[in-house]
Amino acid sequence: MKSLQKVLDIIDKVAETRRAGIRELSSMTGFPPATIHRIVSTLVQRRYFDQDPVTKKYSLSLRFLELGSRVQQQFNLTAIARPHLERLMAETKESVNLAVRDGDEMIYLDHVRSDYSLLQLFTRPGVRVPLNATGVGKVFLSKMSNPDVNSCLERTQPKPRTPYTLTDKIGIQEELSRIRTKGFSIDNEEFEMGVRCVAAPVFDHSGELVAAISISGAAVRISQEKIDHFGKLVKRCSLAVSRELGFDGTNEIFINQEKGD
Amino acid sequence: MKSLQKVLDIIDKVAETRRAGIRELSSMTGFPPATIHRIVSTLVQRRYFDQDPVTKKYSLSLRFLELGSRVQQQFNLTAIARPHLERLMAETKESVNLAVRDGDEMIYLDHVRSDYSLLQLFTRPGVRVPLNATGVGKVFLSKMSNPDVNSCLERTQPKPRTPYTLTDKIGIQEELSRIRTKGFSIDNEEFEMGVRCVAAPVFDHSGELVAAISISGAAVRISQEKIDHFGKLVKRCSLAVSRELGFDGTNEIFINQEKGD
DNA sequence: CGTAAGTGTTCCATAATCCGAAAACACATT
DNA sequence: AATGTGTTTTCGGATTATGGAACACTTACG
Repeated sequence: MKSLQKVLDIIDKVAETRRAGIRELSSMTGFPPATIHRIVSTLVQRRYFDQDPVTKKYSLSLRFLELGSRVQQQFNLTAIARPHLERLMAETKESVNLAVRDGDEMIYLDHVRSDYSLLQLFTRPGVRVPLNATGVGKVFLSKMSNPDVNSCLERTQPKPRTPYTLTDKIGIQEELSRIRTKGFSIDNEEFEMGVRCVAAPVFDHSGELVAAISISGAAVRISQEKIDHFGKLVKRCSLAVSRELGFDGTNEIFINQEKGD
Repeated sequence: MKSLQKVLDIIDKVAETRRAGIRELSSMTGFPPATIHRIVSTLVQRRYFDQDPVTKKYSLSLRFLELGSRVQQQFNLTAIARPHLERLMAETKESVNLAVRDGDEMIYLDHVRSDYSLLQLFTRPGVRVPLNATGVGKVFLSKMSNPDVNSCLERTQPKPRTPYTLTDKIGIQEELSRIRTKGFSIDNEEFEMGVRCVAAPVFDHSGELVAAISISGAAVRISQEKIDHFGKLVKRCSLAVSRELGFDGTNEIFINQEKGD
Protein backbone atom coordinates (compact mmCIF):
# COMPACT_ATOMS: atom_id res chain seq x y z
CA MET A 1 0.00 0.00 0.00
CA LYS A 2 2.28 2.69 -1.31
CA SER A 3 -0.06 5.65 -1.15
CA LEU A 4 -0.92 4.89 2.47
CA GLN A 5 2.78 4.91 3.29
CA LYS A 6 2.93 8.45 1.96
CA VAL A 7 -0.09 9.44 4.01
CA LEU A 8 1.51 8.08 7.17
CA ASP A 9 4.79 9.81 6.32
CA ILE A 10 2.88 13.06 6.12
CA ILE A 11 1.04 12.47 9.38
CA ASP A 12 4.33 11.64 11.08
CA LYS A 13 5.96 14.79 9.79
CA VAL A 14 3.06 17.01 10.78
CA ALA A 15 3.07 15.47 14.24
CA GLU A 16 6.80 16.15 14.55
CA THR A 17 6.62 19.73 13.42
CA ARG A 18 3.20 20.49 14.99
CA ARG A 19 2.26 22.58 11.97
CA ALA A 20 3.58 22.61 8.45
CA GLY A 21 2.77 24.01 5.01
CA ILE A 22 2.56 22.09 1.76
CA ARG A 23 5.95 23.17 0.41
CA GLU A 24 7.53 22.40 3.73
CA LEU A 25 6.09 18.89 3.76
CA SER A 26 7.09 18.46 0.15
CA SER A 27 10.75 19.19 0.89
CA MET A 28 10.73 17.01 4.03
CA THR A 29 9.17 13.98 2.36
CA GLY A 30 10.37 14.42 -1.22
CA PHE A 31 6.83 14.10 -2.60
CA PRO A 32 5.69 16.78 -5.05
CA PRO A 33 3.38 19.51 -3.70
CA ALA A 34 0.43 18.26 -5.75
CA THR A 35 0.60 14.87 -4.04
CA ILE A 36 0.85 16.42 -0.60
CA HIS A 37 -2.06 18.70 -1.35
CA ARG A 38 -4.29 15.85 -2.46
CA ILE A 39 -3.60 13.79 0.64
CA VAL A 40 -3.77 16.64 3.07
CA SER A 41 -7.02 18.06 1.74
CA THR A 42 -8.64 14.65 2.13
CA LEU A 43 -7.44 14.56 5.74
CA VAL A 44 -8.89 18.02 6.30
CA GLN A 45 -12.18 17.01 4.70
CA ARG A 46 -12.35 14.02 7.05
CA ARG A 47 -11.43 16.23 10.00
CA TYR A 48 -8.16 14.48 10.77
CA PHE A 49 -6.22 17.66 9.99
CA ASP A 50 -6.93 21.31 10.62
CA GLN A 51 -5.85 24.05 8.26
CA ASP A 52 -5.15 27.47 9.66
CA PRO A 53 -7.30 29.76 7.50
CA VAL A 54 -4.72 32.56 7.57
CA THR A 55 -1.32 30.86 7.51
CA LYS A 56 -2.68 27.90 5.47
CA LYS A 57 -0.54 25.60 7.54
CA TYR A 58 -1.79 22.18 8.56
CA SER A 59 -1.85 20.50 11.97
CA LEU A 60 -3.29 17.40 13.62
CA SER A 61 -6.89 17.98 14.65
CA LEU A 62 -8.62 17.19 17.91
CA ARG A 63 -9.68 13.92 16.27
CA PHE A 64 -6.33 12.53 17.39
CA LEU A 65 -7.01 13.57 20.96
CA GLU A 66 -10.31 11.73 20.69
CA LEU A 67 -8.75 8.59 19.25
CA GLY A 68 -5.94 8.70 21.79
CA SER A 69 -8.51 8.90 24.53
CA ARG A 70 -10.18 5.79 23.13
CA VAL A 71 -6.90 3.92 23.20
CA GLN A 72 -6.30 4.92 26.79
CA GLN A 73 -9.74 3.66 27.76
CA GLN A 74 -9.12 0.31 26.12
CA PHE A 75 -6.41 -0.31 28.63
CA ASN A 76 -8.76 -1.07 31.46
CA LEU A 77 -5.47 -1.29 33.28
CA THR A 78 -5.76 2.47 33.60
CA ALA A 79 -9.15 2.28 35.26
CA ILE A 80 -8.05 -0.50 37.59
CA ALA A 81 -4.84 1.25 38.58
CA ARG A 82 -6.31 4.74 39.13
CA PRO A 83 -7.46 4.40 42.75
CA HIS A 84 -4.21 2.67 43.70
CA LEU A 85 -2.16 5.43 42.10
CA GLU A 86 -4.15 8.02 44.00
CA ARG A 87 -3.62 6.21 47.27
CA LEU A 88 0.11 5.98 46.60
CA MET A 89 0.24 9.69 45.86
CA ALA A 90 -1.56 10.40 49.14
CA GLU A 91 0.88 8.18 51.06
CA THR A 92 4.02 9.65 49.54
CA LYS A 93 2.92 13.18 48.62
CA GLU A 94 4.81 12.67 45.38
CA SER A 95 3.62 12.32 41.79
CA VAL A 96 2.80 8.79 40.66
CA ASN A 97 2.93 7.37 37.12
CA LEU A 98 1.73 4.33 35.22
CA ALA A 99 3.66 3.27 32.12
CA VAL A 100 3.79 0.36 29.67
CA ARG A 101 6.43 -0.78 27.23
CA ASP A 102 5.92 -0.06 23.55
CA GLY A 103 8.76 -1.35 21.44
CA ASP A 104 12.05 0.04 22.67
CA GLU A 105 10.43 2.81 24.65
CA MET A 106 8.15 3.32 27.60
CA ILE A 107 4.92 5.21 27.14
CA TYR A 108 2.99 6.80 30.00
CA LEU A 109 -0.65 5.81 30.34
CA ASP A 110 -1.67 7.81 33.39
CA HIS A 111 -0.33 9.92 36.20
CA VAL A 112 -1.48 11.45 39.46
CA ARG A 113 0.20 14.74 40.17
CA SER A 114 1.27 15.61 43.65
CA ASP A 115 -0.38 18.74 45.01
CA TYR A 116 2.58 19.23 47.30
CA SER A 117 5.56 19.31 45.01
CA LEU A 118 6.36 22.26 42.85
CA LEU A 119 8.83 20.45 40.66
CA GLN A 120 6.87 18.17 38.34
CA LEU A 121 8.33 15.68 35.92
CA PHE A 122 6.52 16.12 32.64
CA THR A 123 4.68 12.84 32.21
CA ARG A 124 1.50 13.45 30.29
CA PRO A 125 -0.16 10.26 29.02
CA GLY A 126 1.27 9.44 25.60
CA VAL A 127 4.73 10.75 26.31
CA ARG A 128 7.58 8.38 25.41
CA VAL A 129 10.77 7.91 27.40
CA PRO A 130 13.76 5.58 26.92
CA LEU A 131 14.01 2.22 28.69
CA ASN A 132 17.50 2.62 30.11
CA ALA A 133 17.21 6.02 31.77
CA THR A 134 13.96 5.72 33.69
CA GLY A 135 12.69 3.81 36.70
CA VAL A 136 9.74 2.35 34.78
CA GLY A 137 11.94 1.42 31.84
CA LYS A 138 14.51 -0.35 33.97
CA VAL A 139 11.75 -2.47 35.49
CA PHE A 140 11.07 -3.81 32.00
CA LEU A 141 14.77 -4.25 31.20
CA SER A 142 15.25 -6.21 34.41
CA LYS A 143 12.73 -8.78 33.21
CA MET A 144 14.48 -9.30 29.89
CA SER A 145 17.30 -11.75 29.22
CA ASN A 146 20.84 -10.40 28.95
CA PRO A 147 21.06 -10.90 25.18
CA ASP A 148 17.68 -9.19 24.76
CA VAL A 149 18.86 -6.27 26.85
CA ASN A 150 22.04 -6.01 24.78
CA SER A 151 20.26 -6.09 21.45
CA CYS A 152 17.80 -3.49 22.72
CA LEU A 153 20.71 -1.23 23.70
CA GLU A 154 22.30 -1.86 20.30
CA ARG A 155 19.12 -0.83 18.53
CA THR A 156 18.42 2.28 20.56
CA GLN A 157 21.99 3.52 21.08
CA PRO A 158 20.96 5.42 24.22
CA LYS A 159 22.55 8.82 24.72
CA PRO A 160 23.37 10.02 28.26
CA ARG A 161 20.73 12.52 29.36
CA THR A 162 22.57 13.48 32.55
CA PRO A 163 25.99 12.67 34.04
CA TYR A 164 24.31 9.81 35.92
CA THR A 165 22.67 8.08 32.96
CA LEU A 166 23.80 4.46 32.57
CA THR A 167 24.63 3.61 28.97
CA ASP A 168 27.34 0.94 29.13
CA LYS A 169 26.30 -2.69 29.06
CA ILE A 170 28.19 -3.76 32.16
CA GLY A 171 26.90 -0.96 34.31
CA ILE A 172 23.37 -1.66 33.19
CA GLN A 173 23.68 -5.39 33.77
CA GLU A 174 24.86 -4.78 37.34
CA GLU A 175 22.03 -2.34 37.89
CA LEU A 176 19.45 -4.77 36.54
CA SER A 177 20.66 -7.54 38.78
CA ARG A 178 20.35 -5.16 41.73
CA ILE A 179 16.76 -4.44 40.67
CA ARG A 180 15.97 -8.15 40.47
CA THR A 181 17.21 -8.55 44.02
CA LYS A 182 15.35 -5.59 45.49
CA GLY A 183 12.12 -5.91 43.53
CA PHE A 184 12.03 -2.26 42.58
CA SER A 185 14.11 0.07 40.42
CA ILE A 186 15.61 3.46 41.12
CA ASP A 187 16.19 6.33 38.74
CA ASN A 188 18.79 8.45 40.49
CA GLU A 189 18.78 11.64 38.41
CA GLU A 190 19.50 9.54 35.34
CA PHE A 191 16.79 11.04 33.16
CA GLU A 192 16.56 14.57 34.48
CA MET A 193 18.88 16.29 36.93
CA GLY A 194 17.17 16.84 40.27
CA VAL A 195 14.54 14.13 39.79
CA ARG A 196 14.55 10.73 41.44
CA CYS A 197 12.10 7.88 40.78
CA VAL A 198 11.27 4.57 42.38
CA ALA A 199 9.40 2.04 40.25
CA ALA A 200 7.91 -1.45 40.59
CA PRO A 201 6.40 -4.01 38.19
CA VAL A 202 2.75 -4.86 37.55
CA PHE A 203 1.94 -8.43 36.47
CA ASP A 204 -1.20 -9.86 34.93
CA HIS A 205 -3.00 -13.14 35.65
CA SER A 206 -0.44 -15.13 33.67
CA GLY A 207 2.48 -13.59 35.53
CA GLU A 208 3.46 -11.51 32.53
CA LEU A 209 4.96 -8.08 33.17
CA VAL A 210 2.44 -5.61 31.75
CA ALA A 211 3.21 -2.23 33.30
CA ALA A 212 5.29 -0.35 35.82
CA ILE A 213 4.29 2.14 38.49
CA SER A 214 6.66 4.84 39.61
CA ILE A 215 6.93 7.54 42.25
CA SER A 216 8.78 10.56 40.93
CA GLY A 217 9.82 13.73 42.68
CA ALA A 218 12.54 16.22 43.45
CA ALA A 219 15.79 14.59 44.52
CA VAL A 220 16.01 16.98 47.46
CA ARG A 221 12.84 15.49 48.90
CA ILE A 222 13.50 11.86 47.99
CA SER A 223 16.54 11.20 50.15
CA GLN A 224 18.54 7.99 50.15
CA GLU A 225 16.85 6.96 53.39
CA LYS A 226 13.40 7.51 51.94
CA ILE A 227 14.12 5.42 48.88
CA ASP A 228 13.79 2.08 50.66
CA HIS A 229 10.55 3.21 52.24
CA PHE A 230 9.18 4.41 48.91
CA GLY A 231 10.34 1.15 47.34
CA LYS A 232 8.22 -0.74 49.83
CA LEU A 233 5.21 1.49 49.14
CA VAL A 234 5.46 1.32 45.36
CA LYS A 235 5.89 -2.47 45.52
CA ARG A 236 2.80 -2.75 47.68
CA CYS A 237 0.85 -0.55 45.28
CA SER A 238 1.91 -2.39 42.14
CA LEU A 239 1.23 -5.73 43.81
CA ALA A 240 -2.29 -4.56 44.65
CA VAL A 241 -2.87 -3.67 41.01
CA SER A 242 -1.38 -7.00 39.90
CA ARG A 243 -3.78 -8.79 42.25
CA GLU A 244 -6.73 -7.03 40.64
CA LEU A 245 -5.44 -8.27 37.29
CA GLY A 246 -5.58 -11.82 38.60
CA PHE A 247 -1.92 -12.21 39.52
CA ASP A 248 -1.41 -14.68 42.33
CA GLY A 249 2.34 -14.48 42.96
CA THR A 250 4.42 -11.90 44.77
CA ASN A 251 6.79 -9.17 43.65
CA GLU A 252 9.56 -11.31 45.03
CA ILE A 253 9.58 -13.48 41.94
CA PHE A 254 12.28 -11.02 40.97
CA ILE A 255 14.61 -12.21 43.69
CA ASN A 256 17.39 -14.54 42.63
CA GLN A 257 15.82 -14.80 39.24
CA GLU A 258 18.90 -13.78 37.33
CA LYS A 259 18.36 -13.82 33.62
CA GLY A 260 21.17 -15.74 31.96
CA ASP A 261 22.65 -15.37 28.52
CA MET B 1 -8.02 10.50 -2.74
CA LYS B 2 -10.31 7.52 -2.80
CA SER B 3 -8.06 4.95 -1.18
CA LEU B 4 -7.36 7.28 1.72
CA GLN B 5 -11.09 7.60 2.28
CA LYS B 6 -11.22 3.85 2.74
CA VAL B 7 -8.31 3.95 5.15
CA LEU B 8 -10.05 6.59 7.25
CA ASP B 9 -13.31 4.61 7.13
CA ILE B 10 -11.43 1.66 8.55
CA ILE B 11 -9.72 3.71 11.25
CA ASP B 12 -13.09 5.19 12.20
CA LYS B 13 -14.70 1.77 12.43
CA VAL B 14 -11.87 0.29 14.48
CA ALA B 15 -12.04 3.27 16.83
CA GLU B 16 -15.78 2.75 17.24
CA THR B 17 -15.61 -0.95 17.90
CA ARG B 18 -12.28 -0.84 19.80
CA ARG B 19 -11.20 -4.09 18.16
CA ALA B 20 -12.34 -5.74 14.97
CA GLY B 21 -11.39 -8.56 12.63
CA ILE B 22 -11.08 -8.36 8.87
CA ARG B 23 -14.43 -9.99 8.11
CA GLU B 24 -16.12 -7.73 10.59
CA LEU B 25 -14.60 -4.63 9.01
CA SER B 26 -15.46 -5.94 5.59
CA SER B 27 -19.15 -6.27 6.41
CA MET B 28 -19.22 -2.88 8.16
CA THR B 29 -17.56 -0.95 5.36
CA GLY B 30 -18.59 -3.01 2.33
CA PHE B 31 -14.99 -3.36 1.14
CA PRO B 32 -13.77 -6.86 0.30
CA PRO B 33 -11.55 -8.62 2.87
CA ALA B 34 -8.51 -8.43 0.62
CA THR B 35 -8.72 -4.64 0.51
CA ILE B 36 -9.13 -4.41 4.26
CA HIS B 37 -6.21 -6.71 4.77
CA ARG B 38 -3.90 -4.69 2.56
CA ILE B 39 -4.71 -1.45 4.32
CA VAL B 40 -4.69 -2.84 7.81
CA SER B 41 -1.39 -4.66 7.42
CA THR B 42 0.24 -1.43 6.28
CA LEU B 43 -1.12 0.29 9.37
CA VAL B 44 0.26 -2.52 11.54
CA GLN B 45 3.63 -2.31 9.81
CA ARG B 46 3.70 1.41 10.52
CA ARG B 47 2.64 0.81 14.13
CA TYR B 48 -0.63 2.67 13.83
CA PHE B 49 -2.57 -0.51 14.52
CA ASP B 50 -1.94 -3.47 16.80
CA GLN B 51 -2.95 -6.99 15.91
CA ASP B 52 -3.77 -9.39 18.72
CA PRO B 53 -1.56 -12.40 17.96
CA VAL B 54 -4.17 -14.86 19.22
CA THR B 55 -7.55 -13.42 18.19
CA LYS B 56 -6.05 -11.72 15.08
CA LYS B 57 -8.25 -8.74 15.76
CA TYR B 58 -7.00 -5.23 15.11
CA SER B 59 -7.06 -2.18 17.36
CA LEU B 60 -5.66 1.35 17.47
CA SER B 61 -2.13 1.35 18.83
CA LEU B 62 -0.54 3.57 21.45
CA ARG B 63 0.62 5.73 18.55
CA PHE B 64 -2.76 7.42 18.72
CA LEU B 65 -2.29 8.15 22.40
CA GLU B 66 1.03 9.70 21.51
CA LEU B 67 -0.39 11.81 18.69
CA GLY B 68 -3.34 12.85 20.86
CA SER B 69 -0.92 13.95 23.50
CA ARG B 70 0.88 16.11 20.94
CA VAL B 71 -2.39 17.76 19.98
CA GLN B 72 -3.21 18.47 23.59
CA GLN B 73 0.21 20.07 24.06
CA GLN B 74 -0.29 22.33 21.07
CA PHE B 75 -3.16 23.91 22.91
CA ASN B 76 -0.94 25.79 25.29
CA LEU B 77 -4.31 26.86 26.55
CA THR B 78 -4.22 23.66 28.59
CA ALA B 79 -0.94 24.58 30.25
CA ILE B 80 -2.09 28.12 30.96
CA ALA B 81 -5.42 27.03 32.37
CA ARG B 82 -4.11 24.20 34.58
CA PRO B 83 -3.22 26.14 37.72
CA HIS B 84 -6.46 28.12 37.51
CA LEU B 85 -8.48 24.95 37.20
CA GLU B 86 -6.74 23.52 40.23
CA ARG B 87 -7.43 26.63 42.25
CA LEU B 88 -11.09 26.52 41.24
CA MET B 89 -11.31 22.88 42.29
CA ALA B 90 -9.77 23.76 45.67
CA GLU B 91 -12.26 26.62 46.14
CA THR B 92 -15.34 24.62 45.23
CA LYS B 93 -14.29 21.05 46.13
CA GLU B 94 -15.94 20.02 42.87
CA SER B 95 -14.49 18.68 39.63
CA VAL B 96 -13.47 21.30 37.07
CA ASN B 97 -13.29 20.93 33.28
CA LEU B 98 -11.83 22.75 30.30
CA ALA B 99 -13.50 22.26 26.91
CA VAL B 100 -13.36 23.71 23.41
CA ARG B 101 -15.79 23.61 20.52
CA ASP B 102 -15.04 21.28 17.65
CA GLY B 103 -17.67 21.47 14.93
CA ASP B 104 -21.09 20.78 16.41
CA GLU B 105 -19.71 19.23 19.56
CA MET B 106 -17.67 20.13 22.58
CA ILE B 107 -14.46 18.25 23.29
CA TYR B 108 -12.80 18.14 26.71
CA LEU B 109 -9.16 19.20 26.85
CA ASP B 110 -8.43 18.83 30.54
CA HIS B 111 -10.06 18.24 33.89
CA VAL B 112 -9.20 18.37 37.56
CA ARG B 113 -11.04 15.77 39.57
CA SER B 114 -12.39 16.62 42.96
CA ASP B 115 -10.97 14.47 45.73
CA TYR B 116 -14.09 15.09 47.74
CA SER B 117 -16.91 13.96 45.54
CA LEU B 118 -17.67 10.33 44.88
CA LEU B 119 -19.89 10.97 41.89
CA GLN B 120 -17.70 11.94 38.96
CA LEU B 121 -18.88 13.01 35.55
CA PHE B 122 -16.84 11.11 33.01
CA THR B 123 -14.85 13.82 31.29
CA ARG B 124 -11.55 12.41 30.15
CA PRO B 125 -9.70 14.65 27.67
CA GLY B 126 -10.86 13.81 24.15
CA VAL B 127 -14.42 12.95 25.12
CA ARG B 128 -17.12 14.64 23.03
CA VAL B 129 -20.43 15.98 24.29
CA PRO B 130 -23.29 17.82 22.58
CA LEU B 131 -23.55 21.61 22.57
CA ASN B 132 -27.14 21.90 23.72
CA ALA B 133 -27.10 19.65 26.77
CA THR B 134 -23.99 20.80 28.60
CA GLY B 135 -22.86 23.87 30.48
CA VAL B 136 -19.73 24.30 28.38
CA GLY B 137 -21.68 23.77 25.15
CA LYS B 138 -24.33 26.33 26.02
CA VAL B 139 -21.60 28.90 26.62
CA PHE B 140 -20.63 28.50 22.96
CA LEU B 141 -24.24 28.51 21.75
CA SER B 142 -24.88 31.73 23.66
CA LYS B 143 -22.16 33.47 21.61
CA MET B 144 -23.68 32.40 18.28
CA SER B 145 -26.34 34.27 16.34
CA ASN B 146 -29.89 32.94 16.44
CA PRO B 147 -29.83 31.64 12.86
CA ASP B 148 -26.50 29.93 13.54
CA VAL B 149 -27.94 28.31 16.65
CA ASN B 150 -30.96 27.13 14.69
CA SER B 151 -28.96 25.67 11.85
CA CYS B 152 -26.70 23.95 14.35
CA LEU B 153 -29.74 22.40 16.04
CA GLU B 154 -31.06 21.38 12.61
CA ARG B 155 -27.80 19.65 11.76
CA THR B 156 -27.37 17.82 15.04
CA GLN B 157 -31.02 16.98 15.80
CA PRO B 158 -30.29 16.71 19.52
CA LYS B 159 -32.02 13.93 21.39
CA PRO B 160 -33.12 14.50 25.00
CA ARG B 161 -30.67 12.80 27.34
CA THR B 162 -32.76 13.40 30.46
CA PRO B 163 -36.25 14.80 31.13
CA TYR B 164 -34.62 18.19 31.62
CA THR B 165 -32.71 18.37 28.33
CA LEU B 166 -33.66 21.40 26.25
CA THR B 167 -34.21 20.50 22.61
CA ASP B 168 -36.81 22.95 21.30
CA LYS B 169 -35.63 26.15 19.67
CA ILE B 170 -37.71 28.51 21.74
CA GLY B 171 -36.68 27.01 25.06
CA ILE B 172 -33.05 27.12 24.02
CA GLN B 173 -33.25 30.71 22.78
CA GLU B 174 -34.71 31.80 26.14
CA GLU B 175 -32.03 29.87 27.97
CA LEU B 176 -29.27 31.43 25.88
CA SER B 177 -30.53 34.92 26.48
CA ARG B 178 -30.52 34.16 30.22
CA ILE B 179 -26.89 33.04 29.90
CA ARG B 180 -25.95 36.25 28.09
CA THR B 181 -27.43 38.22 30.96
CA LYS B 182 -25.79 36.28 33.76
CA GLY B 183 -22.41 35.67 32.13
CA PHE B 184 -22.40 31.98 32.96
CA SER B 185 -24.40 28.92 31.95
CA ILE B 186 -26.06 26.22 34.01
CA ASP B 187 -26.59 22.59 33.18
CA ASN B 188 -29.38 21.51 35.48
CA GLU B 189 -29.36 17.72 35.10
CA GLU B 190 -29.76 18.17 31.35
CA PHE B 191 -26.95 15.84 30.34
CA GLU B 192 -26.95 13.32 33.14
CA MET B 193 -29.50 12.93 35.92
CA GLY B 194 -28.05 13.96 39.25
CA VAL B 195 -25.30 16.15 37.79
CA ARG B 196 -25.30 19.94 37.70
CA CYS B 197 -22.71 22.16 36.02
CA VAL B 198 -21.88 25.83 35.98
CA ALA B 199 -19.76 27.10 33.08
CA ALA B 200 -18.18 30.35 31.89
CA PRO B 201 -16.41 31.53 28.73
CA VAL B 202 -12.68 31.98 28.06
CA PHE B 203 -11.67 34.65 25.53
CA ASP B 204 -8.37 35.20 23.75
CA HIS B 205 -6.50 38.44 23.02
CA SER B 206 -8.84 39.29 20.15
CA GLY B 207 -11.95 38.81 22.27
CA GLU B 208 -12.80 35.59 20.49
CA LEU B 209 -14.46 32.83 22.53
CA VAL B 210 -11.94 29.98 22.60
CA ALA B 211 -12.94 27.70 25.47
CA ALA B 212 -15.26 27.18 28.39
CA ILE B 213 -14.55 26.20 31.97
CA SER B 214 -17.11 24.31 34.03
CA ILE B 215 -17.64 23.14 37.56
CA SER B 216 -19.49 19.83 37.64
CA GLY B 217 -20.79 17.86 40.55
CA ALA B 218 -23.64 15.97 42.16
CA ALA B 219 -26.90 17.92 42.10
CA VAL B 220 -27.44 17.14 45.77
CA ARG B 221 -24.32 19.14 46.64
CA ILE B 222 -24.77 21.94 44.09
CA SER B 223 -27.94 23.51 45.49
CA GLN B 224 -29.81 26.38 43.84
CA GLU B 225 -28.31 28.79 46.38
CA LYS B 226 -24.79 27.63 45.62
CA ILE B 227 -25.21 28.07 41.89
CA ASP B 228 -24.88 31.85 41.96
CA HIS B 229 -21.81 31.60 44.14
CA PHE B 230 -20.27 28.99 41.84
CA GLY B 231 -21.18 31.17 38.88
CA LYS B 232 -19.17 33.98 40.39
CA LEU B 233 -16.20 31.69 41.02
CA VAL B 234 -16.18 30.10 37.58
CA LYS B 235 -16.45 33.53 35.96
CA ARG B 236 -13.52 34.77 37.98
CA CYS B 237 -11.49 31.72 37.03
CA SER B 238 -12.28 31.90 33.30
CA LEU B 239 -11.57 35.63 33.31
CA ALA B 240 -8.18 34.98 34.88
CA VAL B 241 -7.38 32.51 32.10
CA SER B 242 -8.66 34.95 29.48
CA ARG B 243 -6.36 37.62 30.92
CA GLU B 244 -3.38 35.32 30.54
CA LEU B 245 -4.36 34.87 26.92
CA GLY B 246 -4.19 38.63 26.45
CA PHE B 247 -7.89 39.39 26.79
CA ASP B 248 -8.48 42.89 28.11
CA GLY B 249 -12.27 43.04 28.47
CA THR B 250 -14.60 41.56 31.07
CA ASN B 251 -16.97 38.64 31.15
CA GLU B 252 -19.75 41.15 31.16
CA ILE B 253 -19.49 41.65 27.42
CA PHE B 254 -22.19 39.02 27.47
CA ILE B 255 -24.64 41.33 29.16
CA ASN B 256 -27.27 42.95 26.96
CA GLN B 257 -25.47 41.58 23.95
CA GLU B 258 -28.44 39.78 22.51
CA LYS B 259 -27.63 38.10 19.23
CA GLY B 260 -30.28 39.03 16.67
CA ASP B 261 -31.54 37.08 13.69
C1' DC C 1 4.32 51.17 -6.79
C1' DG C 2 5.66 47.35 -9.51
C1' DT C 3 8.30 43.35 -9.82
C1' DA C 4 9.97 39.10 -7.96
C1' DA C 5 9.89 35.34 -5.07
C1' DG C 6 7.36 32.19 -2.48
C1' DT C 7 2.93 29.53 -1.48
C1' DG C 8 -1.06 27.05 -2.06
C1' DT C 9 -4.11 25.25 -5.55
C1' DT C 10 -5.88 23.17 -9.93
C1' DC C 11 -5.45 20.59 -14.29
C1' DC C 12 -4.71 16.57 -17.04
C1' DA C 13 -2.41 12.88 -19.82
C1' DT C 14 0.00 8.89 -18.41
C1' DA C 15 1.01 4.60 -16.31
C1' DA C 16 1.73 2.86 -11.94
C1' DT C 17 -0.91 1.32 -8.37
C1' DC C 18 -4.74 -0.36 -6.17
C1' DC C 19 -8.51 -3.46 -6.76
C1' DG C 20 -11.16 -7.59 -5.63
C1' DA C 21 -12.79 -12.40 -7.06
C1' DA C 22 -11.24 -16.47 -6.06
C1' DA C 23 -8.41 -19.73 -4.12
C1' DA C 24 -5.19 -21.20 -0.63
C1' DC C 25 -4.27 -21.26 4.06
C1' DA C 26 -4.40 -21.57 9.25
C1' DC C 27 -6.76 -23.03 13.02
C1' DA C 28 -10.47 -24.16 16.06
C1' DT C 29 -14.51 -26.98 16.99
C1' DT C 30 -17.46 -30.89 16.16
C1' DA D 1 -11.25 -36.33 9.50
C1' DA D 2 -14.61 -32.92 8.27
C1' DT D 3 -16.67 -28.56 8.75
C1' DG D 4 -16.61 -23.82 9.64
C1' DT D 5 -14.38 -19.81 10.94
C1' DG D 6 -11.56 -16.09 9.48
C1' DT D 7 -6.91 -14.66 7.46
C1' DT D 8 -3.66 -14.25 3.74
C1' DT D 9 -1.89 -14.50 -1.08
C1' DT D 10 -2.31 -14.27 -6.03
C1' DC D 11 -2.77 -11.80 -10.45
C1' DG D 12 -4.63 -9.58 -14.62
C1' DG D 13 -7.12 -5.53 -15.55
C1' DA D 14 -8.63 -0.74 -15.13
C1' DT D 15 -9.40 2.51 -11.85
C1' DT D 16 -6.82 5.76 -9.47
C1' DA D 17 -2.88 8.19 -7.95
C1' DT D 18 0.78 10.63 -10.04
C1' DG D 19 3.60 14.88 -10.77
C1' DG D 20 5.00 18.44 -14.16
C1' DA D 21 3.27 22.63 -15.39
C1' DA D 22 0.16 26.50 -15.18
C1' DC D 23 -2.55 29.52 -12.15
C1' DA D 24 -3.92 32.41 -8.28
C1' DC D 25 -2.68 34.74 -4.40
C1' DT D 26 0.08 36.88 -0.83
C1' DT D 27 4.21 38.76 0.87
C1' DA D 28 9.03 40.85 0.34
C1' DC D 29 11.77 44.03 -1.70
C1' DG D 30 13.92 47.51 -4.71
